[in-house]
Amino acid sequence: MDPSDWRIVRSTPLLGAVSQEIAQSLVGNQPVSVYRKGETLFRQGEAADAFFVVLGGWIKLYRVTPDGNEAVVGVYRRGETFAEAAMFLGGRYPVSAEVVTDSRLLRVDGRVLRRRIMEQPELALSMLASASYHLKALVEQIEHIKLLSAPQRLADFLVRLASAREGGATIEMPYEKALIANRLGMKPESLSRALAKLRPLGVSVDREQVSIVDVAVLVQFVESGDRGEEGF
Amino acid sequence: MDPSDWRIVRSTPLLGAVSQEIAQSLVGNQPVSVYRKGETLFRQGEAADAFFVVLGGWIKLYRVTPDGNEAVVGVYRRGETFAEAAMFLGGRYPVSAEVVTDSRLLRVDGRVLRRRIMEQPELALSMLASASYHLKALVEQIEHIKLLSAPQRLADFLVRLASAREGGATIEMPYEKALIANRLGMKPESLSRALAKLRPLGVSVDREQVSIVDVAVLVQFVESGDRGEEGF
DNA sequence: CGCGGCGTTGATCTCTGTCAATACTTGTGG
DNA sequence: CCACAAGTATTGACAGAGATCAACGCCGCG
Repeated sequence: MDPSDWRIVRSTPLLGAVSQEIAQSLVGNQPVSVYRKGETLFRQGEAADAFFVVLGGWIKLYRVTPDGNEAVVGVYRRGETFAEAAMFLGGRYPVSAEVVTDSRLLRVDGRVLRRRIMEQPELALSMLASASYHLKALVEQIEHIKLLSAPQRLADFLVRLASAREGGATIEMPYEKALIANRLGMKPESLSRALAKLRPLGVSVDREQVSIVDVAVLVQFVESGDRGEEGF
Repeated sequence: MDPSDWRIVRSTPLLGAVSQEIAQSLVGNQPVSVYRKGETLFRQGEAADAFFVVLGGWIKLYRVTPDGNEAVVGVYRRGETFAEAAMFLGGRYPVSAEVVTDSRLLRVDGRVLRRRIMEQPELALSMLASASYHLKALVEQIEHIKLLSAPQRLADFLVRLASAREGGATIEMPYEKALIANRLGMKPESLSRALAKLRPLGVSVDREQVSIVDVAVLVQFVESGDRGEEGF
């Protein structure tokens, strides 16, 4: 783990809020693991004995139903942690995790973590903050699926990627369209059509590159209850 | 708080796993609060200074959009706790809470809780388990909205109420249909129709009473990908 | 060059939301 | 005790969003 990796670690809500020593003792001498696209980190129902810090790449968490369909419930990237809380729920992962682009991860052992929590209650507060963060993300996702149309969910997704609320932006689709579609609760075909519907709002696509004339227009589109009939 | 209330408190994942003294110190001398249907406990964005234990009645947690629509993200009942984790995320509730039937609650102060966590790491582990539990519930909800049809979601809801996986059951709709519908991500009209579609599968409704001939049939219906065209 | 994966586009169908009309339930006041 | 009003649930007709099925274009790769 080089200094820039360490900076990423310290930028996470979980490992950034605790003291240098605690963070060091949890991840300090862990080797960085490199995974290739398609690899499975763990499956739902397996014993949860570790959580992960993403140093680079993208990881998806998903659930599979008895008949084989899958629902993506989260996609994580550099600077995020996942599966921290799973270790406390009967010790089983409630979801499966798969690497969707070549990735670099830190794997943090659960037993060490538990021991540290008993010794250092401040770490528990960080863990709780982290769990709250995930809780909030899930709540927002439910809100979006229930109340927003497919084009609105896509617009919201783009706004978040642009990490700005106004002005122009050019962003790159971070992973496959099929995965974005699932993450947003729609089919790939619907994603294409949603993208087409955003064109009148100043969104143009060329391969992976998406240009947005004015992000504020998209923000407005997401927040207005209407379905954008006056935009062209 | 009488002995039966205390039994409920000790049946929660959060306060049941810690020592008698810790539980006692958190909720022991709290008065039981009584709320009437329609009262608001807190609104999203407010400072989160307490969490709640439900002794009786039903509470809904929901998000409201700028244009006034609401999405219910959870409904809690006797023996459940809610909003425990909110106090650790910038100290703001990410949702609003409203009493949907007359209820009896315990309100646990956040400052006391934080102090106890620092003193008693085992409490921290219980908090984390509790947060994990909520996390899992939300993940399942997302899975259901994304992958199941309205009748399937209703069937799943009924199965959970019946708290059995096979045999017959008679259950009572716990709160208004409109709330059930929102909770399941549909409109009240769709709920009526979903109920009608379950009739061939052995579900009959009379007022609040729902009778199920064989719960296993509903379980099967939820788990099969198909939309139930062979059920009568 | 041909193949395979991925994305787009088109035609069609199904489900759910919307709007409106109609019971049913409950509470109120004459 | 009954008439009436208000809130709640059901039913019907219709429209729209998104899924499905199928065809095609694009691009990278052997």
